[in-house]
Amino acid sequence: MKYNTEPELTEAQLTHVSQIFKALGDPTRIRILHFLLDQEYSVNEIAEKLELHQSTVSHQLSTMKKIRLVKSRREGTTIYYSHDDKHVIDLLTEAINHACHN
Amino acid sequence: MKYNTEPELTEAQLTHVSQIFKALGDPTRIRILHFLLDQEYSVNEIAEKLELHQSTVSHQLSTMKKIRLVKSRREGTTIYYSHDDKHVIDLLTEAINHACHN
DNA sequence: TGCTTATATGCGTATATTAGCATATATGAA
DNA sequence: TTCATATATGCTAATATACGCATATAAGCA
Repeated sequence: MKYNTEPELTEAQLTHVSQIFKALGDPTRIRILHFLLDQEYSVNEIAEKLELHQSTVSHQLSTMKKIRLVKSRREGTTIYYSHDDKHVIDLLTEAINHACHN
Repeated sequence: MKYNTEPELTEAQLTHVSQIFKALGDPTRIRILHFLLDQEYSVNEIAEKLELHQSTVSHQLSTMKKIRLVKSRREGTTIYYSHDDKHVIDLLTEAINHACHN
């Protein structure tokens, strides 16, 4: 029996890759990330524009920040979020583009 | 307030993209898809090589077949699976490559 | 200090997911 | 038909997830 000659996936790779895809596997998080494509927004701006509750947005941003998909910066009482992983953004836009001509 | 000028995501795109990423967001499915990168394998071959139960493999293949990530072909009592979405394979390999030099 | 605004977070609930066991189904051979 | 092999699937328990409410925290201002 002839087996796959691809290099085996290491535990670390497997964990990392599945973590990223899992994060992208939720419509709310996709909407948020997609909204942050070109510029940063505050939590409230995101919530208003995407018609989501503030706590929902905050929870999801927290989830994405843990795995460094987004980063934040404070300005007074306002916190601005932006994406923090260009490669993940590329994966997302590629998937969206592909979903377009289907 | 200046907003994102990206085209809005349609419901259909959002559903499709999140479905794909959700499917990729599980270590077991990633291992199976990665194993199927270059050639087809039977359910048992996958189970043996990846040290998974037959039913686990079958369940996950079924999940992936529903959304056309894999396809199957019968030969006697044996069913061979292979990947069925080149673009998803590209997304996966890109993610893995990126996870390598991290 | 007290008040307001912006954000974060603990908790509970509803729902989804994973995977294993047991069993059903399908094919082929005797 | 009976048996063996390969695969699929119904059911279940354990676990994870999403998200909303209520509340905590943090910063700025009067």
